[in-house]
Amino acid sequence: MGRKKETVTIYDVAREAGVSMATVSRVVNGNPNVKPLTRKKVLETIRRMGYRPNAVARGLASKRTTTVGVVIPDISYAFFAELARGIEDIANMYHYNIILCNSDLKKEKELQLIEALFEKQVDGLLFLGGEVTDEHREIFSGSDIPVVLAATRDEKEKNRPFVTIDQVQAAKEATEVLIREGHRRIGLLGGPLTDPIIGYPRYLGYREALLDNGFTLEEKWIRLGNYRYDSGLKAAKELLGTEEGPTAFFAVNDEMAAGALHAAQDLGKRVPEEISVIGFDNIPLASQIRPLLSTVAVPMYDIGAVAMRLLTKYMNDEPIEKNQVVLEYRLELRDSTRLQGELAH
Amino acid sequence: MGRKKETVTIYDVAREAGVSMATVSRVVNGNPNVKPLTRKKVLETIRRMGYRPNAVARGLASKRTTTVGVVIPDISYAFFAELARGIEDIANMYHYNIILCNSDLKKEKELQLIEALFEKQVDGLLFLGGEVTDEHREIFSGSDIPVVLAATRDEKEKNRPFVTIDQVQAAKEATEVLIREGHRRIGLLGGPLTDPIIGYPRYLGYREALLDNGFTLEEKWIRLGNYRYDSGLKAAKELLGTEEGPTAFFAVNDEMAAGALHAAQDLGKRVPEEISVIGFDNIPLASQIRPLLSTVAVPMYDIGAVAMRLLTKYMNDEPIEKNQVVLEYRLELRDSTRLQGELAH
DNA sequence: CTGTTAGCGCTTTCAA
DNA sequence: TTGAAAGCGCTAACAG
Repeated sequence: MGRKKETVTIYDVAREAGVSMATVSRVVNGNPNVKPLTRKKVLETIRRMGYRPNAVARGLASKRTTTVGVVIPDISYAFFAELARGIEDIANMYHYNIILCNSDLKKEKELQLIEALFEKQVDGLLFLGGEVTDEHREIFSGSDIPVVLAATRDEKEKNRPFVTIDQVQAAKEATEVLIREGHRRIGLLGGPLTDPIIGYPRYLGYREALLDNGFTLEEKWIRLGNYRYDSGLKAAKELLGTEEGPTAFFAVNDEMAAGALHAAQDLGKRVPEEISVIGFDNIPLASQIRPLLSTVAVPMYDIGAVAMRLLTKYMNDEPIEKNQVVLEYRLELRDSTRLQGELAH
Repeated sequence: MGRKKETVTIYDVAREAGVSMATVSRVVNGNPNVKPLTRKKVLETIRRMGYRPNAVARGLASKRTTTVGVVIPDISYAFFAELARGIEDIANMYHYNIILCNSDLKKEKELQLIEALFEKQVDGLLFLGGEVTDEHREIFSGSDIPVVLAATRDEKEKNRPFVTIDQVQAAKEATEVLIREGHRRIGLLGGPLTDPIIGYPRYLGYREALLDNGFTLEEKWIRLGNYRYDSGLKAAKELLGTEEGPTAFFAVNDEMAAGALHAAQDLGKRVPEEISVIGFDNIPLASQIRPLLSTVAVPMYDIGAVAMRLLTKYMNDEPIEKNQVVLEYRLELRDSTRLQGELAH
């Protein structure tokens, strides 16, 4: 009593069943080269002895662990949680498990995590959001483990596989919705411009929309936040309180957009009659507030799923026709803009 | 070119540094019994050769993988995402990685996942939400791997470690808020009564509140949903449309509560003047809608963190003073009830 | 269809 | 403080 359970190994099963380890290994791995009767016998003693294959030993011998590493900024963000779900579903479908790591977008942590994942001999790595620096590239290229980027891309190493959407174009189109509505004073609720994944490209799209349509970029209508609801709320309140405040907001994500929407309401302005708001991502929150938030619908689940599927191809040496995929987005115009309906991209 | 990168092993390092494998192993593992000069020399050649320890081999030899399995219903639910964050943070702090698996609360999938995790030789397992059946117990007890439950408990096996809150009591108190406001017709937006973790206990709390306060349980004011916003919205609309509809709702989670709140608003009823709503969990959504949602604040992050910490104690054979912990919750009364302020439990 | 035999890369006594 | 050697449990040729 109290002592460790005896672990039964493939060798024990072999002895009991009166066959060799190799044969047991074959039936465990579904190798067809086993006489049905032998298979039956082995299966029976496996069941009887409660044998459970040791995946670590298998991993060492076969050099495949059937687990993939996933480095993600923060699983508690709806956006990434949904992405992770897409990843895990496909991983599961192909019999992989995922080791999930939150990086908080900190470079040092990312590097350390990637290193740890490589030590654990993951068969592949999915790297989400966060800038790919030379140090990342160095680790990536120092090993044969396939790496695919999801919801981001490497601006420098041009052939690194990725799955994402066209952030700039989407941001531009979202801003243009506001322009088409007749707004002339359009505020930006942005993220850090140092964020090459969200903050910067979506800012670029906003900028392009204004300039292409004959507007000038007004610093005073731009506020950079941290993607959270509160930062959108606060920034919008400030802007709305100024003399010549914006009459519409493009927020680079839905949380901040929701904050802006409520800021307007809290100040007694009606949305969308007086103030229009458009967000980005289409997380559940967008359809859980009133008025319903107009937004750019990003296929979050699909980004994760497609990226994972691509990774499986690398891991199994399947032919790869396209290793960089740009998924489509939609403009989902609900009730926080006067323009409404679903606009195909 | 194109051929596999040569993997450098501990043996290569030993040869190059002119020491034995054992010595290299010692410095890699921080064993103090190494002469400083030797350590320096080894470290140097490790760096020079780009040696990366193989955690799989280490795992096989040492029988510790420093990874723990996490079986969770659905990471895309805000509630579980937040819990997962708590888990991962603490895991990371103790140098463990987590293998994250979504079970969708399906028993068969749970069992298969647990089995796979055990095969992968995880050092411990965190099992979240979902009923613990005899089949679960059989797998759990068939191995020495420590298992702790989070956000749930085992009603039958009385000494299985867990970390959760008192669901029944919390639900009761939430319902009593509505009673104290003077409501006599209180609707329940519940989950499946077959869910022993959320649906059933929170229903029990609602029931107790009514009966203890001299009310009768009215079937017609009870609607069972699937925890999602839409199901709360739909159920509340139906109830509000009936002759003698409820004037207040207790929803067993915030998403459904938000749905109810909007249902009331969509029907032109004011919250909380005409209709009160109280939710459960305190996910971010609760403070991202108007009016702000009153709710039971569940320490989601802490449940995950404490459960993981408890698990580390098991994995490291630390003394355990308390292996079943019931965390405190708070009533966070915001603007969807007339009673307001933060009520300590 | 089945068995034999090397490892996989590392930890861990046990001696020295 | 260091080294030698025996595994950890399994896969993968190879031989038959």
